[in-house]
Amino acid sequence: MGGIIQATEQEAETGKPQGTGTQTLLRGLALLECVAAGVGDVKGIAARLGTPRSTTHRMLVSLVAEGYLHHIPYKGYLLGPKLIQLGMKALEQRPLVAVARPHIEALAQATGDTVHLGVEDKGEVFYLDKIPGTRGLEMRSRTGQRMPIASTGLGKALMLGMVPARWMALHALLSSPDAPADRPRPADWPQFEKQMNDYVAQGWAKDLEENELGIRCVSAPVRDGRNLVVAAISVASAVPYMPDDRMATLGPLVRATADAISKDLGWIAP
Amino acid sequence: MGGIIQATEQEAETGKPQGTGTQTLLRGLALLECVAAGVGDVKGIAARLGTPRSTTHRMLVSLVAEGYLHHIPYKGYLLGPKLIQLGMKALEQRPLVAVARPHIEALAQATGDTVHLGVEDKGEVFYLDKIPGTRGLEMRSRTGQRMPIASTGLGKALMLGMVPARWMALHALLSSPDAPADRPRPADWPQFEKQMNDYVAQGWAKDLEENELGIRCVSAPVRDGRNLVVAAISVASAVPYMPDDRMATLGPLVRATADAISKDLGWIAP
DNA sequence: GCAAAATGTCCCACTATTTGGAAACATACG
DNA sequence: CGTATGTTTCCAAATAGTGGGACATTTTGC
Repeated sequence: MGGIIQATEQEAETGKPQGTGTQTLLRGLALLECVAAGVGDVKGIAARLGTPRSTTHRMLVSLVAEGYLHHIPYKGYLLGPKLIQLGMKALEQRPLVAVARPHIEALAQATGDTVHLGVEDKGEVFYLDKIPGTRGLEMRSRTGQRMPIASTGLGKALMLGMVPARWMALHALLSSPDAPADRPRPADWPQFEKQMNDYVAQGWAKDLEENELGIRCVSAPVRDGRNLVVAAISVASAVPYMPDDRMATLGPLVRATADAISKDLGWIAP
Repeated sequence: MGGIIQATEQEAETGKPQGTGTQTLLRGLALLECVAAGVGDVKGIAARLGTPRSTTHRMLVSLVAEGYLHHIPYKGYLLGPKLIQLGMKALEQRPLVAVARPHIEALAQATGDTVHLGVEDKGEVFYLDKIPGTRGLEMRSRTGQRMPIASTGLGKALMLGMVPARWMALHALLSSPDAPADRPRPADWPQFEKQMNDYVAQGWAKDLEENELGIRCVSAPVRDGRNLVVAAISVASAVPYMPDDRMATLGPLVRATADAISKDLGWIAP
């Protein structure tokens, strides 16, 4: 074997500096994500993971045996039922979802619009729950999805609990050149900061088509017993349903709902 | 009786006879299920998996780093956001057709009749798949075709998962004057409602030439991980092959097949 | 407040576990 | 009917994982 061995070639892409000590497990998880991304053929998976066919196949068999993957012989691999099961369980386990449910359901009914519940996770907004609106219009958002913080209503509500120093960093993320063009351009920093300060003062935030054209929303932060912002809720709808005066009316209502959830989490109003 | 086979002495418990060759991966997955079961403390997990603290902790760190677990220091571990993400992805990624195929093929072979798979789409039944019967008679139905919900076997199975309020609307569609005359007249509402309630009670539905003269069928709903009706299957044949007593026999069989598909979709029997 | 009990974190020599090349066989596709 | 891709098994080599232990940190019970 006189070849030059390209020992580790996986430090470039996603940046995984952690050389932890559970290679097989990590590879298996990467495999799951690979299938989640739509790569369902052995060859593609092997190529993407950088593992030989033999090794790849061994993991595939194990994952199928455990129900994490679904196998259609000579066709490909798909995410399996066990993942659906665990996903549902994960939602239940999070006390936040269970606690917030009745409140956001009431809010959805009162407003007729789509209501979201989300938390911050790794610098993004993570959608934990969604109650569809009754106006028949469809929203692209989905439970389990991720979105930028600084452009979404939920995200800005989360930012109300952060120090202004982080505002700038999060805002910069969206202004950077690698931000995809399919999203409306964010306001420039001075204006953005001014808006944020207004939101802090009133205790709720707005999203004026900054994440998706045609969609406006009103949001407010949820706090826990330590008075830290742990989540946010938002009411979203199409622009025609969200004129300025309605947003002004909705604001306090959304905030009241968020506060009610907060109280259920042990928060005490100052 | 001679020949008491004590094949393997440890496949009694969880039933994992396969000692495959991916120990670390399997352990990690077992760990996830352990947390899913509500065991969130290191000691408990280690005890349950039979791994030393050191090893357990190493896996926990990796799983947390990858987002499969959520960690609250000195409090415990919960299923993480990645699992929510993958679970949702699994739900949408699953092509019903592929999952249902083997089951409906088996059903077609067992009955000798035409088997259909369909979903609701825009207020109609949309045929996703069809296995032709072996009796030589041709059925007009085709994959990709649309039919009214309230007059087809598939449709009525789909209706088993709807609130009765929608039954009336769907029934009304067929009774309206603009319903073409090439279709048999539907039963009047009180009778229709009574039938539907019977179908709900037994878990499967019938179509007595209501969609096409001379064709009868037996159908049952397919549910997903959230216990929502996402599809339906039906066994259809010409009247001479479908006397009342055979339909009564077929009902439970069709329902069992539908349930088997449901389980593959993550559904758990109540 | 303090001490006991758990948990989080790191180290390292040993070896069981995983690796991956290869080759045979099955199935799909054109 | 041939080629490409997927499925399965084998096995020697060595890498990757193991688990015991020590120590820092935090919670909990008293």
